[in-house]
Amino acid sequence: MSQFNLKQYYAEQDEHMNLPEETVDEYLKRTATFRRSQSSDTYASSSRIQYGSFLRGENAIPGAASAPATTPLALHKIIPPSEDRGNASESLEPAVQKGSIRAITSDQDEMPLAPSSSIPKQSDEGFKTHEPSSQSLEDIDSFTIDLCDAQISPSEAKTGKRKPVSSDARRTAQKKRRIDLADNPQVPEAASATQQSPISSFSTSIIHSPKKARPVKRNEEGPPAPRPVVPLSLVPQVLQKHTKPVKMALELPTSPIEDPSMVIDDPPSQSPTEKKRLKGGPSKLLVDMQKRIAKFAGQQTAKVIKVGPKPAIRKATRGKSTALPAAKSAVANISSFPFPRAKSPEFTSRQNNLMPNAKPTKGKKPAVAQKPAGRPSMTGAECARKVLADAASNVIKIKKWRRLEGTNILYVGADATHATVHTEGEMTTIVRNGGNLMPDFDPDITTHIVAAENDYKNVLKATGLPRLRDIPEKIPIVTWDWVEKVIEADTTEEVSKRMLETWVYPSFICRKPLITLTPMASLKNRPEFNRILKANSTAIVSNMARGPARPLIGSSTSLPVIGQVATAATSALDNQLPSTGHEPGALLSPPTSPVRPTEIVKASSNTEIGIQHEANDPLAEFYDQAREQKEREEGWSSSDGVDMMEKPDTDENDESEPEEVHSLPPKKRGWTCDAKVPQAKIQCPNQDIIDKLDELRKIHEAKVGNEHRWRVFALNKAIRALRSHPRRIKGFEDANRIQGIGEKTARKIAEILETGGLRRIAYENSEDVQVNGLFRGIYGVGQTIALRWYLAGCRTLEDLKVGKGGVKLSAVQKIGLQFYDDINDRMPRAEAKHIYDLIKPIALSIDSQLFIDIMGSYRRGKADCGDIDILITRPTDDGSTHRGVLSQLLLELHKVGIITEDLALPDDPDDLEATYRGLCRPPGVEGARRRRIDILTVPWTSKGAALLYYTGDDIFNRAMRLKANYMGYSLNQKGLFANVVRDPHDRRIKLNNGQIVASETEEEIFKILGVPWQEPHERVRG
DNA sequence: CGGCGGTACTG
DNA sequence: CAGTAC
DNA sequence: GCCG
Repeated sequence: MSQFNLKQYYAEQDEHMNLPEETVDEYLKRTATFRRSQSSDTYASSSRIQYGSFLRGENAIPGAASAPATTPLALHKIIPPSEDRGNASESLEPAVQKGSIRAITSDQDEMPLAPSSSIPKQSDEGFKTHEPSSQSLEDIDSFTIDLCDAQISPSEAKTGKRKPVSSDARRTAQKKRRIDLADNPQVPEAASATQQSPISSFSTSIIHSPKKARPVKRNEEGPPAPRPVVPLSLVPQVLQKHTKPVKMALELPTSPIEDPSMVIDDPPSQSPTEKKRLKGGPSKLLVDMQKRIAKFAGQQTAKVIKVGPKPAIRKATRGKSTALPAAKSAVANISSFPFPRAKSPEFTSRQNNLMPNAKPTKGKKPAVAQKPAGRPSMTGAECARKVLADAASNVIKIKKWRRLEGTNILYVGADATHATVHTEGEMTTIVRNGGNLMPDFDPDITTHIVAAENDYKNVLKATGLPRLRDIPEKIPIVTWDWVEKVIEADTTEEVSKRMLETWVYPSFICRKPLITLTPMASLKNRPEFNRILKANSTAIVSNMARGPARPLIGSSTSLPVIGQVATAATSALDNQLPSTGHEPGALLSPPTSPVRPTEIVKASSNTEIGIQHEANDPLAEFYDQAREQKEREEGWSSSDGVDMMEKPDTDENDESEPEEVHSLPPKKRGWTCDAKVPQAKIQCPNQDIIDKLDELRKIHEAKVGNEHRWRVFALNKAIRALRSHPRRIKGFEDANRIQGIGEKTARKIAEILETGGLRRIAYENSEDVQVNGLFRGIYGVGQTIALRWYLAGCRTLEDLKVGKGGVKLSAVQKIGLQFYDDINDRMPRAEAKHIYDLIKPIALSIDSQLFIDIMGSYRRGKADCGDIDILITRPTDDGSTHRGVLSQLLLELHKVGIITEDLALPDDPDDLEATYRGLCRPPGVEGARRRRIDILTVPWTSKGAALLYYTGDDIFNRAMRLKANYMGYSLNQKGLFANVVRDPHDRRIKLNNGQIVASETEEEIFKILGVPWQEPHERVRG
């Protein structure tokens, strides 16, 4: 692919970016010293949760100083916090790091805010030079455009209106807006509002910080008495951190939000009605409930039957916009899932000798053949054929000493679709040394795969397999270094030895230890190999004994595996058809779907050692894809922080790597490092890159608009990929090779590598980003609202409270603001249990037949829970249902003070299926914090599906759904359905809901899907 | 070039 | 219908 | 912004 040239890249950018006056050369010089010496922790990323602590002034906002210290824009805003920092680290260290929003307002006059002046100006200039054809221009512009839109009219920025517009039209619209802006450079609201912003508001909000301490007492009836403001620094640090709520009685009020002197609880500043609503409490609920009950009273009978029609109607009216995409994507996945290890008979039958008869027929493997035909240049396979043909026709001369004789090498070039000269060169080298090139992958014949380090992407492309794991372990995947070592050897002994040392040059570190165990059959009959093998085997074995066995590939699923082997599980898959007796696949799987259950069985059983993993975990097939999908979501659900899993720490000792193997992170990938928040960071060799990308991600995250949304999506994916990349990325090519990292991101990575930073991050004013993140921490506030408030001049939570700039909060947002920290923090498991134990008897007292259970992360056994999910249903065998129970329960819970605020009431509380969201706390515990609680009811018939669904985890759910889809079912929180008929024109559209097959119990669903039963705590895949 | 999950509640 | 949460 |  294209070489990366930083200077050129900058030059391009300069045309469009209104960068500080500095030439590229100057910039490069300036950043030259920057390099990697810039420790990554300076740029530690901040999650949204941390804004809370930022508010508290507890810790610096990591990432606040996203700009390199040299960037004029951001830097001079940063003022080291002084006395108000409750942190133990009183030293002034990284002033930049400690920078905070607070400082921003102090300097407003000379530091115009992004939207008010600098950006509009920039975009104005951008417009003059704007050419739609310039990709990079578009990138840069998009940073500013949305902001401009929003400034002019936030409502105009609504994405929905733009969506249908063609991109050309959109550009025109953008231009127009920019013209408007240029003509009329008004940003009145924001500017003036900003000016009004008193400096003090920042410091106040920092000084009083939630969670630092709590009101001495919260009186439920009537407003609490005002409390004195206590500077944060006076609050003992100990109390600030791991204080359990129950023990908090004596803590001081510090939260500006919870501080009674603040607006929300402050009687004078709020209208009585408003206040009443905020206080929540039974009266309001009662009114609401009664209203709703009344509203639905007459419809209940009709409602019961609504099951199918409701969604259908929605879909019909909404058209494609909502409901559809998911279904389609599932379908797409099915049809594009390459059939594992499909064979081309031609290759299977061929012997593993040279094949100078060249030009095998076009019989590509299905997966490869599926790719769009008619590529201009040579594919890897074609290139291989050409080289083979050249060898056959003596264009390439084969050396006398064929050091690679006996090997069948699948060479994977950097680009599977366009073989480069380089590729051809190396292929030629292989052939010249007597190696046999495999144009196509055949698991039975191929002895080696040569691929660049971690070039996951192309290896999968070349093999046509869905996952690395599908490549039999007996086939080592090595880097080119291996080939070189072998062909450089100058004795037969040496050749043989090096030939076996494939583990020294692994392309994928995770496969390494297993590789040499089963030397390629084709080599076994060469005596020298046997000799050496014997000599080596002890070493290998002992080596392996010292090191923990690694999971095969990517999938980090080494959780306790539940019985059953492939055959059993998959036969279940074959035989346990729904009780309806239909064969769902026949009806449902798209005609294009190459995957049938039986084929899966065959596929996995014809590998010798491999797949063992899968054998034990029938869902293994689906995890990777499920994970993929999850990544997509991360773009939306703003970083929930690391969902640390308390999982079996499988690797106790790691000191065992042989030294030749490049110094690699001894850990297996992923989770181990995620588990411990404090020390985790430094593990990843590319952490600095990740941090930078993460900053960029946050910038995008803070902006409104679809483009940003998808960039966030992509960046998330890239970051994830990077995180599990075991080695240091060396450059553009290196990066671009990784699945999920494309041209653009690779360029950015290259820039980071070369300069230590990203100009874009430095350039973007981060204030809006910071504030945006802060605001989005409020329950009920998303990007749009956050931006709107920002543009109204709000910068702190306190600004919001006083309604600065005329902002108005919805009832839910007020609650979200009031309990900012409570809602954002997780609770200890014990607290969830405590609350649940209070609720359960109350529910049972309403109806002793109720089934009630707690789901979510609690049910999975996590040590801390973000919220409490309670499921309620009731068996119907006695002719009665749980109808009405929810209303009653809620009233009751309000009455006893467990539920304190409502966030969302069910549409129809007496529907058998209803959802309630609110806040709760253990009553009578002083200083107890509010916790998020969701209570949902489902019809008895959906119990299993609901449990399954709401227990998760995400990845596990997706895997289940995926498998269900493969089998022709459809699984959702309501049940497992068969015979779903889809619109032939648009398979996303379900024409009916199918027949419910199972859902009363989880076991049932597991069974039908052929998944061995797993306890909730075993369903942790993330 | 089109896709990127699907749904319910709020205002 | 847009915005948000799960 | 990446992928098929």
